[in-house]
Amino acid sequence: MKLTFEIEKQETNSQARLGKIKYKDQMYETPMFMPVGTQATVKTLSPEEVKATKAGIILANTYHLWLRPGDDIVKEAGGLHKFMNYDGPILTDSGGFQVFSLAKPKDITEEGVHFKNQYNGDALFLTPEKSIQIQENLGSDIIMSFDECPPASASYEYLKQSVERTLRWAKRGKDVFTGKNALLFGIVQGGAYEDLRKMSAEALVAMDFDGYSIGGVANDHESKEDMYKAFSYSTKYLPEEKLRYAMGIGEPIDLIEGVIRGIDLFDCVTPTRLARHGHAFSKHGKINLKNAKYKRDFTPIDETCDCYACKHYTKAYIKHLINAEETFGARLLSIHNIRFLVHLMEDIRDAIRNDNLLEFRDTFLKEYYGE
RNA sequence: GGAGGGAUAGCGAAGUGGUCAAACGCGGCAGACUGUAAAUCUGUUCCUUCGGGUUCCAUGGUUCAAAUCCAUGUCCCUCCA
Repeated sequence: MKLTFEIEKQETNSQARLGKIKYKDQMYETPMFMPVGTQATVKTLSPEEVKATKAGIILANTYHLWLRPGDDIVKEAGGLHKFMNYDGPILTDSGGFQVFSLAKPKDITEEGVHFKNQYNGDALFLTPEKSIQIQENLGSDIIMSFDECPPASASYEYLKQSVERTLRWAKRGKDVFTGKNALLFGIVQGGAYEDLRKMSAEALVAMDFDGYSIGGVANDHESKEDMYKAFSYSTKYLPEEKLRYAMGIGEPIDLIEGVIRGIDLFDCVTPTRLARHGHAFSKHGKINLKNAKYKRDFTPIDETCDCYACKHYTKAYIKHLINAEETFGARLLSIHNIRFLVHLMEDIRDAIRNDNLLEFRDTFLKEYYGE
């Protein structure tokens, strides 16, 4: 029932690894990109459409589902898989990101985090224990420890005390985790500071989690250099045989650089959010279909893309749908954008097989960013 | 035939003597978006050689000053016959 992970190959020129996740009778390859379905749905898409992009694991969110409809209701429904009709693996975020996006510094205490229910104003209190229990109620396959996700550019002093508290939270969460049907991941924090990432990673490894996440990245317009340092300084102190997951990473080049630094899993709202905002990934960079120049462009977003949107529809048509605020436009672009990132991961895996990931990166940079 | 009301930038709509090139909304054009408070948010939208120039149905007038007041005309709406 529990998902398992196995490394198949280590790339010779980088930290990149090729791996296999087994789940029920299904097999998924890593490195992998995971689409986000915060509210138990990948926005605008049916589970069949998500699967057609060849995405494997999807995300859902503890905080959002706790508030609505309530983890008790999801549990009563038979768990998230049954509730949302998705039989692939589901990873749940712990609500840690909401500590970053919703809570104010004064709301964060040693015991847990105070939130205000966005729907009815009620006072809410989320703790490390509560987060794990909610995720178990949801029936998640990969559970995240409850962490504080501080801005990447927070001061060293702040990051240090935050990392230490997040470690205490990780321990508390692990203590109540039943370990029955899911994996539990610890989350490495510490900004771009090697000593903090090291402390965080080593302490988590000592607690022996099933996998390790890298958090606190790409959340404060920090430099790419800092982001990649956070990757390197984290994976450097993590065990080879366990899954490593960079939370919230979805910019194409960041996926490649992450894999190069030994990361296996990535998730991001980018493909679906950009889709709803009218943007599409393409071989030659991101394009904005709202732009007037696509009004009479009767070619697909990408001639070589095998997704449903590219096989059947033109830029002009999708542009029309986006301009007319027809939901089908957002749906087609979500399908395309997810497929684009999933396909990028397929190419990355091929490059690892051929031991030429670094060349692949350089070629990609030229084609996508024109660098 | 009579009595009222109205005409403002691409559209809708504020403004009723100076601080008005004219609020706001829509539409248009562009930008942002990385563990989703995001189908959201931001900028821009008369012309310009950035000095300025030409606007608020039209024409004439009052005034130092008019989108705003007066006269006439044109068109639109409502009511009465």
